[in-house]
Amino acid sequence: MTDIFHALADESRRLLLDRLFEKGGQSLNDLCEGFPMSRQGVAKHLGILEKANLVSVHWQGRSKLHYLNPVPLGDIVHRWVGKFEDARIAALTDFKDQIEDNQKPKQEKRRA
Amino acid sequence: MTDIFHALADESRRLLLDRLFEKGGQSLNDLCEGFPMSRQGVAKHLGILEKANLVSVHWQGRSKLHYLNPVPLGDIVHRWVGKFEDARIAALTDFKDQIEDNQKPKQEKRRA
DNA sequence: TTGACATGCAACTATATGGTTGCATAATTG
DNA sequence: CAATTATGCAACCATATAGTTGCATGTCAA
Repeated sequence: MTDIFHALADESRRLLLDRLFEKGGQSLNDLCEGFPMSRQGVAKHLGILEKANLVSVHWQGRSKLHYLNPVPLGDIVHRWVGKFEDARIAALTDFKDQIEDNQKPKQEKRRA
Repeated sequence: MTDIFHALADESRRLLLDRLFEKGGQSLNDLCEGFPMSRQGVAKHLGILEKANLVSVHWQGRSKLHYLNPVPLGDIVHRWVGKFEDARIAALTDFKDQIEDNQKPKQEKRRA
């Protein structure tokens, strides 16, 4: 459940997800095509995506076909985005409070 | 833009976001309260969250108040979730194709 | 001004991670 | 069966990262 964020943290893995989004059912070799990395590197990333349940596989003879599984993304939406949609409103309230408290940014020179 | 994923990849940072979600305008020391980490550790994480634009700050005297900024989360939603909402449908189509192609999982013994 | 408080900067360490290479194993083809 | 193809496993390396400690700097209160 928590590996989803970890799995999405790597650009190569996001690219792999892009590829599987474009076309499902690709084998490891398919996904290696034009990918600037060794086959083993791609395999590792796919393994991480599998563990995160973002990719499901389907064996066909000696070929392992990969499919995008969008369900965990939905979990992120519901756990985080919904929360942060609420937070957006809360943040507006915060800023409103600040303004009402006369919290003009007058002492920010420290950052300069 | 790409640091958002990286920022969200760490559990400590997600907890900090949770805290700021619960209550905005907390200082570094506030956030250190009961956090199993040194003050510098928390400060580092907050810096990463700031760079990812997930946390905005507001100086008040010698205190740096932290606020959750939910906007970048919206970017994720629109870039990824929308895409994967579509993919959910595409995946269903894929599986449907498999079934229609008689792709019953008959050669999966390899994993055993 | 002096001291206490809140944060920032920098160096350092241990471990995690992305990537590699080499070899092993299983399935298709001839 | 032999050769080829597709993937898996394991060791290895370089770097990134999370965390630490120590000290410096800026701000408030007396």
